[in-house]
Amino acid sequence: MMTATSILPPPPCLLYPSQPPPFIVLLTLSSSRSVEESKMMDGYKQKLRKGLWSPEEDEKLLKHITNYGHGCWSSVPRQAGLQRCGKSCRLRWINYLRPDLKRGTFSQEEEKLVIELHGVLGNKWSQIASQLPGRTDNEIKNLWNSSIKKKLLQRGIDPNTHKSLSRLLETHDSRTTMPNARSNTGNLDNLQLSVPTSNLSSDPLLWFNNGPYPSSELNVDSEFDCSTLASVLPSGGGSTLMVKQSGQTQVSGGQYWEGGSSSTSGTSVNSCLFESGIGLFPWADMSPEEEFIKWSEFLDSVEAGSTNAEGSGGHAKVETRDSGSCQQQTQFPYLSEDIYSNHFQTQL
DNA sequence: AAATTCCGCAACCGCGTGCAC
DNA sequence: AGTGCACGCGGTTGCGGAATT
Repeated sequence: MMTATSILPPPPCLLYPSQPPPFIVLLTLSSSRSVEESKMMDGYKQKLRKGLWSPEEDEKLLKHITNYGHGCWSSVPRQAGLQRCGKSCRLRWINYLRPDLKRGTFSQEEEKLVIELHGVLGNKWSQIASQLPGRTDNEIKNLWNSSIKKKLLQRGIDPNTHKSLSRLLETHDSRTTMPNARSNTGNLDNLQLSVPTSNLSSDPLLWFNNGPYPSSELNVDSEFDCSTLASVLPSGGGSTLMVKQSGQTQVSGGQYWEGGSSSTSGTSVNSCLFESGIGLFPWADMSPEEEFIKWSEFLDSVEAGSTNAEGSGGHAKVETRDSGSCQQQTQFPYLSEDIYSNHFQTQL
């Protein structure tokens, strides 16, 4: 006789605690029911279990559905001899007992797909799950809330909109002007600094999050417009920031960021400027460089396959100039939600 | 080693939708 | 058209192990 536990992967210890908590709910039926109706129920008062499922319950449910299918979920618990509500049985089947479930940790590819699909579909977990065989909406939702969300935030990406946050600075003063997340136009005209630029470190790397950074200085997100960066850079002393945007070199010397040309869709010109090149944003256990390589492989492939030159993005690169020489450190396509949005809209 | 905090995950809850009557 | 029921979905909760203090 096949049991639930014999055909399933070893369950997390969470699932079957040594002392399953038999949280019993006393369901009192409405007094307006007729006696006949009441008799049709299994007793006038029915005890319904809640909480974690025991192996025995799993086995009963699995056996019942294997033999008869689930049919009407509300009748499943009675037919299967379970003291659960139909809803609970349905959930248990969908999220755990279904034989086609993959389980286990999500692969990089799966995570990537979830992010991309979320960018298109939003919190439509069931629709996202339908694109990932063997994964449930609950599983994906949990992954999103516990892991992916944080990773995106670390990278300065708003997990809700998939656009750059670029909220500028937090100061000690709660009166600080806090612009909302920048729209995806790269326009930071309305941003204002409430800290005198003279207070800023001459090292712009210290301004960005994932500290340690001087708390009195800027705490901004990874995506940050070059022009704004230039405008707030302390002048004089040591290196000078050179902003090269849309092919226009302005200054030379010091550190030098270059933004590739933007798409007509308004994708942020300077996305990723501070991601890969500087490497402040770790992704799981993988180094930013490693992660970026994988991430960019997908974007590259999409970009290459795109027949639409507009919106296909460009490249951003981080270079350092040292004593007149110009060394390119990194070159990478900037992250564009437009790319994968377009891609998946055509796929779906 | 004990206490506390953090975090992942399974399960519950409430709401919206579709359908039958 | 109104009502009730079943189902499915997304948000939230709470448990328990892991990590930290």
